[in-house]
Amino acid sequence: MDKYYSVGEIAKIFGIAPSALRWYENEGLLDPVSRNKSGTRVYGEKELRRINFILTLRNAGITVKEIRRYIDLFYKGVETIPERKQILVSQLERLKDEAERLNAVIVHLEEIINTYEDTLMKREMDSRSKDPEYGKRSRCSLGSEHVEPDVE
Amino acid sequence: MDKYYSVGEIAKIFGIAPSALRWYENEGLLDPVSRNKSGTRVYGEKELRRINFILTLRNAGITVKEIRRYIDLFYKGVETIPERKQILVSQLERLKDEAERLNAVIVHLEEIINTYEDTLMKREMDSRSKDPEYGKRSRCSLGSEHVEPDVE
DNA sequence: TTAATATTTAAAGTATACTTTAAGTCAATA
DNA sequence: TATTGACTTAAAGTATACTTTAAATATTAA
Repeated sequence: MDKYYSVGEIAKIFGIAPSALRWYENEGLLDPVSRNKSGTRVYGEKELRRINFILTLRNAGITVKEIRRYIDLFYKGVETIPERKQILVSQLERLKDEAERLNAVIVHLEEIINTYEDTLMKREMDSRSKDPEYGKRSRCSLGSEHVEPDVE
Repeated sequence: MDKYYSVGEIAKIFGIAPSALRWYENEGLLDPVSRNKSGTRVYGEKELRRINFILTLRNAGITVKEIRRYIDLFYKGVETIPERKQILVSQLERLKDEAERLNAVIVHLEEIINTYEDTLMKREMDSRSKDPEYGKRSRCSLGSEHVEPDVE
């Protein structure tokens, strides 16, 4: 009924390295994976789901340490559901903060890039200037190039 | 006219460690800072602006290595403006990608958290059940708890 | 039989951006 | 004078999440 997979197959399915899968197991994110008679790991549907869940949390920026904590809580039973949920909620808040910060940084960087656009345009116009050294001189010092008004 | 600062003062102004400032200098992000007769560093307005610029780029996720590259280009003159701009534009693209990814992750995490909400609600209702062991049993295995439809 | 391929382990290595440590100098204060 | 606090240096340490290495075993194909 169930399909079984080697680490190489699992690695391909999820696009990660076999060594990462062994490492997750070592770190207690995966229960010890059963072996065939020659000692190589055999992954089943249960492992597929678990790995998928691990990668979902990793993708959400949750650390391996916190995932281990989550899994330890899981094995303690349903009374740990609120704490497990809290791990996810905390990370959600961090992600939202980070998303806001990112958006502000994007706007800021766009502004800086626009001043570059201005400088390039000026050069374009200045290239018709009669001074042969014009445009070879630095027009401003690095750092004042994009002065922040809130330095102090 | 100009004000001068010690590394401790600069560190406080920008909210970073003095050691970080020395390290930036070591890494070539800051030109060698001038010293007073007893050998301690003296920072002026030029350094303030440069440090501010460095921290702006760091905040935008640009690596120290790339900032050094940027600064090296700056000293090569105005003909490096397009390449300097490209460094910023590339990072902007990366940031936009990351922002999109973040938003998707946020939605995903919210979904997962909502299934928790459901579980907690169910427990609330089930607590009136007559089975005294009810609610102490695990209701699902970790990993299938939040199954992803796109496992394979 | 030989060779290639995949697996196993434990341990060491990698990258980044700093921080910490240790040992010493200097100027001002008690 | 002695102590305090801030500074100096080079070098080593830290955290995270893996990856790489080395040496060995097992399976499969030629």
